[in-house]
Amino acid sequence: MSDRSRNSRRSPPTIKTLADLSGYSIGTISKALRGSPVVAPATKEAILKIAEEVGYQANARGMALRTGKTYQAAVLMPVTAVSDYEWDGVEYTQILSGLSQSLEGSEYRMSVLTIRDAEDGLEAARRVVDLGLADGLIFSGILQDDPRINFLVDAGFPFVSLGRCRRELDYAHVDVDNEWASHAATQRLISGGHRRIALINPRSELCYAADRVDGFVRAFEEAGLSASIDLIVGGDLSTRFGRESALDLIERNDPPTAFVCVNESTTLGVLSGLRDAGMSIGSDVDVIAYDDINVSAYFTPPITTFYQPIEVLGRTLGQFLLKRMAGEEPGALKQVFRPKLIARQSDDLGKKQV
Amino acid sequence: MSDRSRNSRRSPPTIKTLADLSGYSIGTISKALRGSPVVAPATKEAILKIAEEVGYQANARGMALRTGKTYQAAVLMPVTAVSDYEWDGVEYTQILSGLSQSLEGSEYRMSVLTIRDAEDGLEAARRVVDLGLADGLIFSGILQDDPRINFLVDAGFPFVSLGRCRRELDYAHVDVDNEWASHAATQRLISGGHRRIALINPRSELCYAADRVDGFVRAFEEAGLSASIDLIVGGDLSTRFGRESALDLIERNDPPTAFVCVNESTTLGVLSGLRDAGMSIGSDVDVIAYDDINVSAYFTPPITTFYQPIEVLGRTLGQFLLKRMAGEEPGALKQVFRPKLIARQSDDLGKKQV
DNA sequence: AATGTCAATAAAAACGTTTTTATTTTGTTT
DNA sequence: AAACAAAATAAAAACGTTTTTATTGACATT
Repeated sequence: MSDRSRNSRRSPPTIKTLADLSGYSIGTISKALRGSPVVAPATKEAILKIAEEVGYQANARGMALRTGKTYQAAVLMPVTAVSDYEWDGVEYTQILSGLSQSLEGSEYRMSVLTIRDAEDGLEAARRVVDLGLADGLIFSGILQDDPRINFLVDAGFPFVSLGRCRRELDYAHVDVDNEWASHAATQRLISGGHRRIALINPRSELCYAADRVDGFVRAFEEAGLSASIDLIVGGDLSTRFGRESALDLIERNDPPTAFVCVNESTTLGVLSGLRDAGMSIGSDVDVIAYDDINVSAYFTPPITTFYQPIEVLGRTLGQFLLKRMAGEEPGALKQVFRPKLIARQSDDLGKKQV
Repeated sequence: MSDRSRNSRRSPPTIKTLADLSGYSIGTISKALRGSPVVAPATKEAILKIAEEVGYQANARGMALRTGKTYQAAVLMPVTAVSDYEWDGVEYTQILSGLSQSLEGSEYRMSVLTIRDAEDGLEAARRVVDLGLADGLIFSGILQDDPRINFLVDAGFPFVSLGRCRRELDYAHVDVDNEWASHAATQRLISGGHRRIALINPRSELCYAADRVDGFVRAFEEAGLSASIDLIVGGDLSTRFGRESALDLIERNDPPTAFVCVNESTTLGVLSGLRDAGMSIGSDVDVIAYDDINVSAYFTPPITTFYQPIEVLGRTLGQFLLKRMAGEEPGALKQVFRPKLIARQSDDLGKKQV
């Protein structure tokens, strides 16, 4: 009974091993393991027992070749186009974390492809589909007319986007209600007496940039005022951009008295700029930011934010993707989250509000 | 000549397709594509031409099954153990970004496994090795005696760690010279007249926590002073931890007059705490932080930091891993980076220093 | 002219599955 | 008791590669 006599000690057990051990054929083993109803209950039980004993784990490569599936969910992660390693507040870690939570129980693993922009993302998506690199796709940074969504809908490939495009297409997505949040923030400032409000926005191709503009304008319209659209700026989401925008805006003829920022990194920049311009936030200027990682509480001064934990979005993305990969139609796989207002001392509007 | 006459239009070309088209056998095709020297130059050329024409791309699953390789590099990404979605400043996005840059030209892709801690990471590492989920592994958050390193060295599995353990083992790694940076920061503050210096550290099991303590103590010793080791605190890297530590320390009998922080998120918390305690940073207290994503410049006040772009670490990790996966010994694959001092107004020590 | 060597290629086997098709066994019906 | 159906399992084929082994033909050697 040498070490390699029965089945070699070194290499992990395969279906073949189980067949030898149990006396059943490999086909029957496979069916038993997959829980096929054609195999007799007693047989299935015996096979599962042996599999358990020898610690059998299906070989992913064998399965992949046979089924054509990869058991991988791919994520397109934008590598920050911002130079000099500036913080741009895009917390992909949280997305990945939430996603992996949803994938945990399943047989799917997570692979990450880095992309530079949506166009580059289209390339990546094509590779994923053509080469079968993954069974499903997750991505964000959706444009108003997004090439990836167009391509994937057309190809019938399972995906869930973080964000919506403006075309009337049926696809699974998760999003933040940016129009609503922008409206709410702007309204807050308007009812606090502000008339000249700046909107620090992402690049205008991004769909949610437009959503925020919509909400911003609507708030003015509802108050019977004309919106300060000349104070809308768009750019990368870096702290530097926030700072430079603030410094620029404050120099203008009819400068803003309040700011609505897109996220925490730009907010930090705006605060830095206002401070250096000698403004005191909260008296001279109000800032309302969208909050990503709950850090605004520690700014100087603490900032009123609309808070939406990204991890929750990530979890939902994962749940939806699993369903899509299981063949479910996108119809019901759509969810838009409303961030929660967290009022802090950066504005004094709380008491005047409902 | 129907649509599916020659080779079905729909499914991508395989080696078989090329064999039919070229008249050579599939074995020869395979060798030609891999650049084997046994195939005649003219033959190889002809085959490559056809492959190019039909847009042949090797099927990863077929290769994987046959070779046992996955062409995947796995990354163990810690999912923040910090509750309530606090920022902990662990910029894994940057690591992934740098890593993917290095992997770009290669045939390797990147897969991400989330883990809760080093022990959980050991589980993941076992899965990767036993199930052949990847051909190489990257991870960080190294403990003084790290179970993952022990296991992988023993298993002879290719990996590169971000950080070093304290055991004398031969393994590829990339690290920041934390002892040096901590020493330099502490020395700066000492020569600025500070004697009671706080050290905001990560959890003490982490190896680099010990490194920082070492450098901290050495700076005091070299100045002939006794180190303020009672002012060393360790915890998660959240902003909240920084804030609470600062508030706690400042209340003590013999409070610190300066802070050395582990990263930007804790620094932000320390600043927040000090502000609320009524201290003015730069006059009452100095803060020196290690900088991860270059955001300290925008704090109130701007903070002096030791700056090391994480993306560069990620790139190096990738380069080393490729070499390890190609069979290279770990001997030469070790690099320790010294972060760069960026003096800002949070301390007034610049002029007194060399 | 028979033999051996080498280069080039073909053929076959293998990787570990799943799925389709074939075979055996058992039980039921007439 | 023969014929058939159903259930259970076995056998074979297939997925797309790489690698090992076999075959062919050309050429050099004796």
